[in-house]
Amino acid sequence: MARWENTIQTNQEVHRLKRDAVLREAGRLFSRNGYHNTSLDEVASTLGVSKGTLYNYVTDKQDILFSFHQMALAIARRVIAEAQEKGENGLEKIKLSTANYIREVGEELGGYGVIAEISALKPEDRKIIIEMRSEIERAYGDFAQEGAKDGSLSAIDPKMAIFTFFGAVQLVPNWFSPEGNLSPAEVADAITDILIYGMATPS
Amino acid sequence: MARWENTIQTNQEVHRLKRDAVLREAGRLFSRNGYHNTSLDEVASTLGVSKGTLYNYVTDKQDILFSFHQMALAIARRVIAEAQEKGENGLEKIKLSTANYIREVGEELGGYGVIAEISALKPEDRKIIIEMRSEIERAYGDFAQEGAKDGSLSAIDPKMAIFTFFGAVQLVPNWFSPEGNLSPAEVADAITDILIYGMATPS
Amino acid sequence: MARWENTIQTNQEVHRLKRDAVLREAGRLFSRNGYHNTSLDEVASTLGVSKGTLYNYVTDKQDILFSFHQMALAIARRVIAEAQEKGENGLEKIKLSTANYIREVGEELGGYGVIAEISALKPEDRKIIIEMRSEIERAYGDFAQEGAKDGSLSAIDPKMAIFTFFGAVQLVPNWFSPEGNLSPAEVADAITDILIYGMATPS
Amino acid sequence: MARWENTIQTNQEVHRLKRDAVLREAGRLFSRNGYHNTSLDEVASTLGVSKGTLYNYVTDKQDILFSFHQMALAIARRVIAEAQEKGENGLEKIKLSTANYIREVGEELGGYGVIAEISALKPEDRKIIIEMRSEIERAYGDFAQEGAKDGSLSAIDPKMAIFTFFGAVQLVPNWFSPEGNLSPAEVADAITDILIYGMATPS
DNA sequence: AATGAATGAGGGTTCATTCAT
DNA sequence: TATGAATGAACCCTCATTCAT
Repeated sequence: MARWENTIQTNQEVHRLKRDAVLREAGRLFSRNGYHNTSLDEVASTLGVSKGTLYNYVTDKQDILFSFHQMALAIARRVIAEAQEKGENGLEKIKLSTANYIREVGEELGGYGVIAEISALKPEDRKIIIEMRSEIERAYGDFAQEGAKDGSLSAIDPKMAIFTFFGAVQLVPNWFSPEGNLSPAEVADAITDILIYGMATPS
Repeated sequence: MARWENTIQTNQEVHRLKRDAVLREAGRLFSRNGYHNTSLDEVASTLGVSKGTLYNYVTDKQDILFSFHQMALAIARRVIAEAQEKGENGLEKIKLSTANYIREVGEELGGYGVIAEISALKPEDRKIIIEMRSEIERAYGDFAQEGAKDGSLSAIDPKMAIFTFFGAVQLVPNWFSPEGNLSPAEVADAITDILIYGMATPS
Repeated sequence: MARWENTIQTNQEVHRLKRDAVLREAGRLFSRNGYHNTSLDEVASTLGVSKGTLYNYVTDKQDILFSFHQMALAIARRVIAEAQEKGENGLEKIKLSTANYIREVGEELGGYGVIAEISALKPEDRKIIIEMRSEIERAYGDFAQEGAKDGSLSAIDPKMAIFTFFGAVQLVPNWFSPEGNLSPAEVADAITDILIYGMATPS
Repeated sequence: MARWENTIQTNQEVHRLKRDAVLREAGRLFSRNGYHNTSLDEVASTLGVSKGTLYNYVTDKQDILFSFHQMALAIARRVIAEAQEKGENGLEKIKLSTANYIREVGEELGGYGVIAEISALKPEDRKIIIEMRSEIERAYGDFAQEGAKDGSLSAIDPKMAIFTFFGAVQLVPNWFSPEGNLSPAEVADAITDILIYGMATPS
């Protein structure tokens, strides 16, 4: 019996649930072993399903990757909007968005490694992702400038601010693997703390 | 005429020089396009050399990757030893080793993306790399503890210290591409600054 | 509602009517895009029917092709028999059978391309088709000989007569596509004219 | 030993010769069994060569098909130009070009079936082929009109003239298989005769 | 009868690696 | 040492066919 049989319930949205199961499992393997070191054979057999079945729920191998990028960027947009609303100054906005992004990606995508590969995407998809990233980078750069003006942030290169936002997530999977003992929320707090306040003691 | 013909001179170490040329070119391509999206065909033709020739200087495709990991870890060991010697407290040691590591990797390896792939390594090689990493992680953790004691660093999880050291490098290639305008030294300073002092203004 | 629901009435021959609908639609697609470039998915969705349903009316994909060959050969047999009866000499018999064959295939099978693929048939089916063809070829060869004797036809190789009969149809779909403006009857006349009287002006 | 080893001679053009060998063998199989019923496995093993080797000489499976179409159209262009020069009236021009086309395709391409499949081509390639065909169709149509004017041809639809030229070839492979006993030259003569003078005796 | 999810064989393609010259 | 043709394993993807509901 295929592994997803346990979890599904009843009706017409079964298809979506199964697609999610495929994505989840693929994402887990991609995160652990890398996109290129994971064959769809492996994904299928882990799910207890035939390889051809995957294609009922997924267009492509790259489609899986693309989905994760889209999900991650959707999260990014949402946390930025929230930060824009609730953050009282530049510092708070960066803090909120960074922490929430890391936490939510960890919780919803089940890992960070999935979105590491960008050169594996189809050119068209890559273009979409890059455009979405640019949009977010701009928003984040604005936070940085705002913080510089209102005095809450030291005058940092906006480019640097960007690396913080996206980059921080890219590094996580190598050090906080699923086998690690920190929850996404804890990871988010720890990273955000360092990025905001640094490692040095306040002088 | 192969690209290396121009630069080499005479003797027996020619072999080593040619191997270096192969590594350098491969590393450049791996950094730009990713390990799996770079074929040895590409490396060979960029060097103006036949594909078979590569195998006179390299045992494997993975051997190339492994070499870079070894080089990066050699750098790490060296900068840590230096920091141990010259750094006056925990803060300084971490600062020195981090900045130097990032700078030297940028200068000597020509990029940071090369060492991103770890799951592509052969199991035996991966074991070696992981062991070397552990050794360095321990040293770095010691710096963190030392800083906590001597008051120069806020009490951070040693695990967090580690992420700083290795992780920071993993994220760089995505944001400071070869087309970027920052030198390795500038990148090193910027990143180190954020990691040490954070983005927030000192209160 | 499936497309065939509109037209059928009540009784037990519903099954045959539905099978015909499947054949007709498949034939149309095979003619337009080729047998191998037409998936049963496509046939099913064009009919507004589930893919599995097709198998209630058809044993195989090849079964569809086979049916068309059978239908075409049934037509051939009939027009030959008619020509045998009504034609007054060899010339007339060839003329009648050729024109009628082309016209009826065009009208009843809805296109000529369907019967292009013969190597896609199962060996057993192919054997049947080839045998039926031989039978018809023989009859057609007889017409040719008869015409040579009665003076109505120039002495042509019977093999050549055969190519006329079957071959002429094979070439049609490429030049008289469904989008073309010639009716099957017009096509039949034009081709028959050329084959019988040639392109040259009578000297 | 791979089958082509027998035939090649010496130097740098070996590559071209081997590519030709691949094309020839593939063409033979495509002609006999159809493009879609021939796997590259089959081509390779018939040549006594590994499947991967084929890709040293051919870009694609479709590349093979495309090559044949290009060769056939090059022949068409050449015979039309020759007919334009040497033919004394419309009749002669059509006669010459038709006969030569059929003969040369038979001799140089080794069969006619190769150029049957057009829907298997990549869209870009198909566009090229269709454009080349149009050019030739126009030239052929001109011959027909010229013949109508100078009185050598009966007034036929130019479209009909076109079907003669290309269509005649499409039908050949099914009736004059390699196992047949007619040479390309004989096939060309026979077909041309019928198309020009028809089957009927001159009245 | 109708459905459509699941299957799995089959085929095209890539590419690291080998080896005879 | 250098070459590059040949290899073959590995992988993605398609699609006719089956079957439980």
